[in-house]
Amino acid sequence: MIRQPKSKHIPRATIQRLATYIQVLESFARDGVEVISSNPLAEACGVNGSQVRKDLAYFGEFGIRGVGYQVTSLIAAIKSSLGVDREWRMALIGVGNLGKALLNHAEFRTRNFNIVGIFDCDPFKIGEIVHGREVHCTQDLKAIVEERGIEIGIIATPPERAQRAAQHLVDAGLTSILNFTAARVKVPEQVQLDYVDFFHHLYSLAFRHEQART
Amino acid sequence: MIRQPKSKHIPRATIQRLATYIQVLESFARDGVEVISSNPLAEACGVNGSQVRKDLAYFGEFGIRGVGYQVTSLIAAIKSSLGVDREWRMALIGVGNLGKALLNHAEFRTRNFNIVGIFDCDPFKIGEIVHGREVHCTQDLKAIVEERGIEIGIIATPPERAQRAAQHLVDAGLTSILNFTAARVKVPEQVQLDYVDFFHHLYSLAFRHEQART
DNA sequence: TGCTGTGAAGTGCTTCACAGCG
DNA sequence: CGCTGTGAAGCACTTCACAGCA
Repeated sequence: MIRQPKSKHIPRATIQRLATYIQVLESFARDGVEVISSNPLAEACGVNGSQVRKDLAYFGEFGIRGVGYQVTSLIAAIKSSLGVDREWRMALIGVGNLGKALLNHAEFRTRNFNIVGIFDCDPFKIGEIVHGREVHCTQDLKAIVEERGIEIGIIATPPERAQRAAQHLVDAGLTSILNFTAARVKVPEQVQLDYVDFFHHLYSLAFRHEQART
Repeated sequence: MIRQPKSKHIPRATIQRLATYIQVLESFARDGVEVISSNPLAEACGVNGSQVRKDLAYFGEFGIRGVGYQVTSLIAAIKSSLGVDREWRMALIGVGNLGKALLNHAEFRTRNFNIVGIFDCDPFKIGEIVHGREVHCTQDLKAIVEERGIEIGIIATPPERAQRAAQHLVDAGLTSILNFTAARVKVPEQVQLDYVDFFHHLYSLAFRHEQART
């Protein structure tokens, strides 16, 4: 079930915060909290109370005036709003250190984002079994994407091969790509592309560290 | 050498883009490009030309009117502006799958962000040698941070131990922390804290994927 | 009464447009 | 003449403040 947004444009920042709200709400739920109002939730997420209410208002009215939000139903409402209340199948390109670490990462499974196809262009790796999954040749990507209902592609190759991997993913018909390499890649406009780039964060931390001295 | 910003406040977004400019400029430099003007650089980074010029203007005047920017000297200027033209030493807490993958990650070294101390609270891991470095007890953090000139802490524990790890890092006097777990942690206000959170990106991709269908 | 949902106000980043210099 | 550097305008997100409902 996908809940339709009430209004047209939703800020990218709102979507990111909704992901945070889920994390924090789940931790409240584990602690036995049943109802929470916007201010303590905002506090725990490091944002403003109105921000929380406005973010939620993009998708509907989930609260009870004078009371707050029911934790478990709010989690469900946000997940449904984002479309993460179902399985998402992903393909991984690049079975090196990084790729293997991602395959090892248990949380993908718990959050219902499953890597169901793994690919490499190194002939020595093809056919190898990594974490119970066979490494396929990148040439077979399109066929396997269609066969297994894959919707998201992950790039975990060395940086210099990232562009080629992106092209393979696009050619296989994927429109959502998460790039774990630092290399910027070009894709058609309609393809959604995100970067997980440690160095953005490290550079930013380094800068703020220096700035704090003065 | 740390270049002082011309003006007081610099947007967080600017810092993130500067990191991208470095990546892209380095790739231009590898391709033998010696001079580049703001528009093609912006194009390659997926932003507006004025944005590039304004971002750079926070730190000084690096270009030549009518010509553009010299690639190598611009790289040096940005690195110096951010304070990443020197070594940064980091401590890693949590030597599980994720922590080991980070230790394996060669790019930390090439970018001069070095993990020089690794810690875990599991007595079975303490003393073990991982990638040539001995795993220390978390209790020894403060002493080793001081001894080795560590300035940045990395959290790579299981999520439920992230808060405790953060507390150890703060107690050891660190003011810059990068959290690779999804768990939100509380730290004093003056501590700089960033999250590397895949699920933000995956949730965002999933949402945009659904949205694109309609 | 207390907290949500929301128009209005505020703030800050982005883009424009062009003066100024090489 | 071309491209940088930059004030001014535009736009988008955030915060305020309060009406409205449980």
